[in-house]
Amino acid sequence: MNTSAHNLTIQQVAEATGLSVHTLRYYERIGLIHPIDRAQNSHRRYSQDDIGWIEFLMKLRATGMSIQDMQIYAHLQRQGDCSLPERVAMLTQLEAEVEAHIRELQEHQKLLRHKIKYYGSLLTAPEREAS
Amino acid sequence: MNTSAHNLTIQQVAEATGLSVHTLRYYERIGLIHPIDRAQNSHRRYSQDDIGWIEFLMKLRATGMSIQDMQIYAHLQRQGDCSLPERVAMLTQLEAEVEAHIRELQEHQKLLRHKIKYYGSLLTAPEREAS
DNA sequence: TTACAACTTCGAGTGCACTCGAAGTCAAGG
DNA sequence: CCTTGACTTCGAGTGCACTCGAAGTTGTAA
Repeated sequence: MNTSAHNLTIQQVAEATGLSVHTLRYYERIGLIHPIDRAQNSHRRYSQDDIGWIEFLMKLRATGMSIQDMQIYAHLQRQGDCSLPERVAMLTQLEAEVEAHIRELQEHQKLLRHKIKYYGSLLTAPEREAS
Repeated sequence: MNTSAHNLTIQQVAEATGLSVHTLRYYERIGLIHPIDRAQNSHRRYSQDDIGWIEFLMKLRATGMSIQDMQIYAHLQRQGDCSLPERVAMLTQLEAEVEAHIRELQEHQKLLRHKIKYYGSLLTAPEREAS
């Protein structure tokens, strides 16, 4: 089973993922993405596996992981199975940070809702102001 | 009732809020904070109300609001009650974004937990690898 | 009186994560 | 043959949100 057919141009990957072609080349340059296979004309050809990896990277970014930590993670990934413990450690750490971040956002959301409600009440029954 | 006693130096506010003195002056410079009252020696003296406002600003930042939007909000606040509708609109918009962000984080958290569990299982019962 | 710390303004510098522009190659279409 | 357009590399530029350093003033303590 060949899960790595090389069929997509950088343009197509940009459209599929929402990253710009600039960002795709940038990610490769800094080692977030392994050197992508090339067609005879030296153009990049992305496999489905490549897309999967890029989408995973985007999720890491969206959780707030820094580019630097993603570089470390990508490097570990390339080491193969022997790096599993470190990767699990990184993901576990990240998961905890995401959990904390969610809780913080929920707190702030409460305040926003409270303020919206209060300000709203001032609008319908006017003439006063405080916090 | 005077809720605006002027008693805190910039240093004390920095310690109380966790912002740096640089950032406090920066926020004032760009209009996020109104011009703080001064002691005779021209040193800033922050009131409890000022602290309250700064803490609110920090919460807006933590939800992801940009400095630019915070400038707009601060400006509206200074207009007084007549700006309430706009402020409610901004807060409502922000609340929706926070809601969406929380959901996104929860999705990514699910994936992280899944990966951690799967990689963990590889560690105890070794020799295989996939997604 | 002299040292020191904390404050002041101002403009410049930093780090991050892109984002872009220049200059060149190459293949297909008219 | 010539144009068009998608690709290539490389280094430089951008925008955001701080962050810092220099140079000066002031108030207290030894």
